[in-house]
Formats: sequence, structure tokens, C-alpha cells
Amino acid sequence: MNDVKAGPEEEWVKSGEVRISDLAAELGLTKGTVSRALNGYEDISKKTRKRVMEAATKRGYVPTTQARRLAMGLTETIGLVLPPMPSQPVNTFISEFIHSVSAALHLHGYDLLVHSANSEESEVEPYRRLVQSRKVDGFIIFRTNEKDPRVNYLLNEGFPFVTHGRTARMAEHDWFDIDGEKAFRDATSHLIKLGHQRIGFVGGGKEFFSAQLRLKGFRTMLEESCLEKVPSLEQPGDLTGQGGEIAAQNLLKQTRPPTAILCANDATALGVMKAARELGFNIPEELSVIGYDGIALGAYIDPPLTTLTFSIEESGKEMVNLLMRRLKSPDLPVISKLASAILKLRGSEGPPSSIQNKNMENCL
Amino acid sequence: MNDVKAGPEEEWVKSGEVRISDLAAELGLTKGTVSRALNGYEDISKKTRKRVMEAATKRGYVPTTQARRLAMGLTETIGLVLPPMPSQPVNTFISEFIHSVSAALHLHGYDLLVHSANSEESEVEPYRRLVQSRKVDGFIIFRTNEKDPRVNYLLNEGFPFVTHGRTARMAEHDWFDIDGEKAFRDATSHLIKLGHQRIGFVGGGKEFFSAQLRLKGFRTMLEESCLEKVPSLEQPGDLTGQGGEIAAQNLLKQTRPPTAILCANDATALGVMKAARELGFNIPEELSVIGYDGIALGAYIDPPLTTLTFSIEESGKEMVNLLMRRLKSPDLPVISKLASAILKLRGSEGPPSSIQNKNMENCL
DNA sequence: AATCATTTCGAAACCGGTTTCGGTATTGTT
DNA sequence: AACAATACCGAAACCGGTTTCGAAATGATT
Repeated sequence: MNDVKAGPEEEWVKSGEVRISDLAAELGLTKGTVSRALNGYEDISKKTRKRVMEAATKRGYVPTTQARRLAMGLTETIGLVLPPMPSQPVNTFISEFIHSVSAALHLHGYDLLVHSANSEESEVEPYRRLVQSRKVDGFIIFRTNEKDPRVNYLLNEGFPFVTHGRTARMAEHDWFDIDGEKAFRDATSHLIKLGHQRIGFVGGGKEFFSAQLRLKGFRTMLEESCLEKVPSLEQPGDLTGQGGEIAAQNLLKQTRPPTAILCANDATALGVMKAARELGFNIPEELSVIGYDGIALGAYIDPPLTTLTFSIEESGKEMVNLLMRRLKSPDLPVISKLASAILKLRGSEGPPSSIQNKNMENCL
Repeated sequence: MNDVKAGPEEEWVKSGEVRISDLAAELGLTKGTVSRALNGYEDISKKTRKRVMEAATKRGYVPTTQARRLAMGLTETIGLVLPPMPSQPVNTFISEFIHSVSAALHLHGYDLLVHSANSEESEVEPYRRLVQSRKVDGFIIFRTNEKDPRVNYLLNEGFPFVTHGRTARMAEHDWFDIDGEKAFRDATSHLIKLGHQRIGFVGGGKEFFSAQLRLKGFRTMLEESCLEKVPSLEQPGDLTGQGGEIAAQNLLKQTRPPTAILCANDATALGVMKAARELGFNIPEELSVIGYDGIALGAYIDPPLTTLTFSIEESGKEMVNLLMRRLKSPDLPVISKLASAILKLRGSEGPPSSIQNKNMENCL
């Protein structure tokens, strides 16, 4: 019954004011004992444990996070570094991803620290800072490059992390990814079955591993279907709408333009559609377009954009699971998980206007 | 030169391994002295300060954040709680906002803790938890309601925060907002100048203060222009595409449909455009549509969506400034900042097909 | 009843910093 | 040269928890 603080009785109602030493003094115990009682140690009698618990809830005791973490030598925090924002952000992926990662982390008692990279400094600098100041226990990395400096740094440092996307060193770290190769095989196959024979592809930057894999899926399916690979039908892009416009112009101004265009993402597809409209191509009658990402906005445009979609929520959850496993037992072998995208038909694709009905069932 | 740790010389290369006590021992000083030297106290001689600094950089010493924060009694962290995700997020606001807030906080040495609210529990629960566990020093709140439980809780608790958006208690807390009323006056005025006389409005939920203010701006300008207020032309919405579709159907199936529709946000506008297409209205010839938010994708649809836009980056910066000011001097009077949106003409509006050329210059 | 095993808790070290206080050593003054 | 003032640094408390260790109290065993 020592005075917690000079003041009226209601003082204790205010949250965040009672410390473990207050509880201990009030109960006539030491703070060590109170701590163990609260944390379920076996060497506390049922009776005193009950006393402690009741006092704790009554007084609204919540341990001070900073102190707990310092004592336990962990931060219970995961870092997520946002890449520099594109001038025209087109995708809601990031916010959905943050949302799901944060929710999943919360189930494990972890917090999410979001840091933004400014474009002037090196890509790994934010990671280095967070590691050195010991602000996080691990990282969630997304939008990996094939040769990823962030991955190199963290591997070298022996610091836990999981990537969304594969890298050249994927055998050395946990990762989660969408099977973009299969996705684009599926989409290509779908177009071929519709009767398309000249299919264009607008890719992403060479640095994005995922974009490369999507291209690979496209090529693979062309080959399996005995369609010749036409280099001029493969256009580079940059995963933006503008890039899509330019690429579409390159494709559609050719003497024999493609009857369908596959795009490495939805932003690109929107640019392609815009350019196609301006060049007088009707979609989907004269040109089929398929994107990748499943952005919700795609359902509202005319025609609605057919796209490859996947669950961002699942991505977040799975990545958190991988990371938690790694934090608990750092020496387990690396594992990975590949999820698949599904083709969401919405209307921007259809059979080509003039179906040249070659027999394509057997290749030779 | 006592052994820092048994091991080879390279041990110190690994980051995050050297503590202040290591430095102190190496220099023959106490850790208190080292700390003061590093933090610019005046009672340290130039010579030893230099010695300490050099040793610190040489050994790559970075103070452990948790310990610093515990000792100093602050978290240097700001909390941002994400509202439950809509099933069809169409807006990139959140990710841009997080990005700018995070970057601005970083300039002040603060971190951003992102927490996601799950929809089952009370809206204030995440805030309560973060306050009680002392994980943050303040909050950034966005998407305020007129009567906002979060604001009530934090005001009652005396905990620092800034809102993006006004509330019923805006006189009691710092806030930043976009002048949605003026924005919608401008947009309405623009439509009236184009010759529109029957203008529809699709609002947001009644709980969103901002949506109410936008409606108010719409009504004000109608009144100033001597256009009669037609209740059936004001439709409620929910800030989603679906809500926009339904509202548009209600508007366009009327015997005298509006020639233009103002939407409380871009998602709504997309739904309106979709419904209009399906009902056979050409945009902008037969129906003008204007949205609010300035989403980048609006530029890629057909026709490109005219919208009211504002700088999300500025919003983030300003809010951080307000919050930092509050943290530094808690007793300063509350201040607020109102920024304005600008009308970005992209093509989804134009003069009505049949201009009834009433003289509207003078009201009476 | 003496001995041993268990249960239960207190004492104290520790996590890695910051900050206050006081004591030398040095400088300045006359 | 004696004394006061100042510069500089060490010692120790502190932030608020966790965890180890050992001792006292209790219970079980023979």
C-alpha cells in the first residue's frame, strides 16, 4: 500500500503508469518474482501466481516493451523497406501486402517497422542501418532482382530474412514466390487455344527476375505449341503504363501486328490498351490483351482487363511463416514456397478476328 | 586491450557487435564518459572526444536502439494503424502515404510502426495496445470520422497524434486536411461553366466527415449559381466502385437524368463510368464524370478520368511536421493546416450535348 | 525425528545505454 | 606560492524489465 504517486485514486486508471516494481511493492514481492509469475514460470505457487495476475489486471499492468526487449535481447520487430516510389504508382500491392504482413506478424507478437528508401543512397543502406542499430530481428524483402545487393548484404551478415521473389542465390535463403512462368504458360496457352498465332509480349526490366520468368513461360508455351518465336514480338518494358504504351506502338505499327499481347503486369497492360485505342485497334476483337497482378481497377475499365491474379494476403502470411520459422531455429535448412496465379477472364481477350485455322494439335 | 571476445581479429568487422562498454574498456574510459563524448556534452575535452569519435567510427560502433530508448524514456517511434482493407482496394493512397510519412519521420530520427486493425475488435483496440505497451510516442491517423472513437480515446488519454482529416473535435487536436469543400465547389463550378444544369452527386458514407464536406461544397456552388437543388440527384455511396455503379443506375434511370456526375472519390467514379457504359451513355458527350483522389490509373482508362488531385507526399510531410512539433512541446496550442486540391482535367468531362443556354451570369 | 527432495521465493546480476553528482587535476588570479 | 575557479572525467544510479542462483520453507521418506 505504498503511495504509487501522490494524487487521487483515479490515477491508476490512466494507462501505462504502473511498473512492475509498483506491483511488486504492492504485493510484498520482488519484481523478479512478479515477472516469473506473469510469464508462467513453474517455480511460482498457484496462490501467489493468482494474486499477481489479479493485481496485474486490476491495475492494468502492461510491461514496457522497450525494457522487455532490452532484457531479452530481441526486438520482436520485422523490417520492411519500401523501394523508392515510382512517380505514378499504379498498384495497390504494397498496401495490401503491408496489411497482410502486419496482421500475420501480430499473431506472433511481432511488430512491423516500415522504412522508406530514399533514392540517393545505396539500396542496402537502410538495411545496414536497421541491422546495426539492432532495430529489427529480420526482414521482409520484396521485388527482388536477380542479383540483389540487399540479399547479398544480409546473407553475408547472417541476418534473417525472407524474400518475395527469387534471386540468383535462392538456394541460400528462404523465399516465397508466385509461379510466374507457369502463369504465363497458362495465359499463352489460353490465347493459342483461342486461335492466336502471333502473340506479342511486353516484359519488365531485365533486373527483375520475375519478369524474366514470365518471359520464359511465354516462350516455353510458344515452343510447345510449335509457334515460331518472332523476336520483334518480344518488346522490353519497364512495368509502367508509359512503357506499355511505347511497347504497344512498336508492336502494332509492324506490318504484321500481333493479334494478342501479353503484358508483364497490369500497369503495362493499361498502357498497351491506351496505345491500342489510339491506333484504332478494337479490344478484344482486333487485339487481345492480358495483364498480370489482378488489380481491382481492371474490372472497371472497358473492356475489363483479363489478368493473372494471386492472393496477396496469402503471400504475406506465408512469408511471415517462413520468417518466424527461421527466427525460431536459425539453422534449419532453407525452404521456399511457390504459389500459383490464376487467369481471371474479364473480357479483354477473345478469338482473333481472322482465325487462320492451321492444325495445331500435333506439332509436326 | 582486454579481449573483446575470444576470436580472430576480424570479429569486429561484423556489425552490431561492439558495445559502449567495449569502447570504454579499449580507451581506458568509463562508459559514461564515452556516452557523453559521443553525444556532444560540453564537459569532455576536445582531445578525448576526438579519441572516442575515432575509435567509434573505426570499430563501427552504433548504439543499441532499445537501450538508448529505455534510458531516455522515449520510443522515437510513431504508430500508424491501417484500417481494415476493403475487398477491392483501388487506391494507392495508403502506400504513397506510408512512404512519405516514413521518409519524413526518418529525417527526425523517428521510426514508423505500422499496425493493422483486424475488423473483429474495436477500432480503438490497436491504439490502446500500442499506448499501454509504450511502443510509440504518437500516432498518425487518417480517414477520420466525424465522431471518431480513436480521437476520443487519444484525447482522453492525452496522447499525441495528428489526423489526416477533420473531426467533430478538431478544435482540440492538430490536424491536416484537404479542402474538399473548396475542391467540390471548383469542380461544380467547372461543370456549370461548361453548361451543365443537372448535376448528380455520389457521396460517401455519412460517417466520413470528408465526404460530407465535399457534398457541402457541391451544394454551395449550386446555390451560388442559382441552380435548384434536386434531392434525387444526390445519391449516397460508400466510396467503392460497386457503390458508384448502384448510385449511377439510380441517377441515370431517372426520367431526366443528370448530364454530369460528381463523385466523392475515384473508385466511385469508376463504378459510375462502368454503369454509364452499360446503360449506353457516352462519356463525356452524354455524361460528364469527375472523381476525387487523382489516382494515376485514371489517366489510362477511356476516357481518362478527370479528377481532383492533391499531393500525398505533402500531406505526409505536413502531418509529420505537426506531430514533431507536438512531441517537442506538448503544451503548444493546437494548429491545423488546410491544403487545396486541384482539378486535373483529363477528358471525362465536357459540355453537355444539348446546351440549354439560360443566362446564368446573374442569379435573379 | 533426522534426512533428503521439492517447492517457492528473494537477491542480485544483467541487458546497454544515459545522466547526475562529486572529486581531481588543471588553469587562472593576485 | 597559495587559493579559487574551471575543465574534465569516474562512480554510480537509473530506465524497466528478465533470468540465474541459492537459500529458506515445506513436504516426503525411512
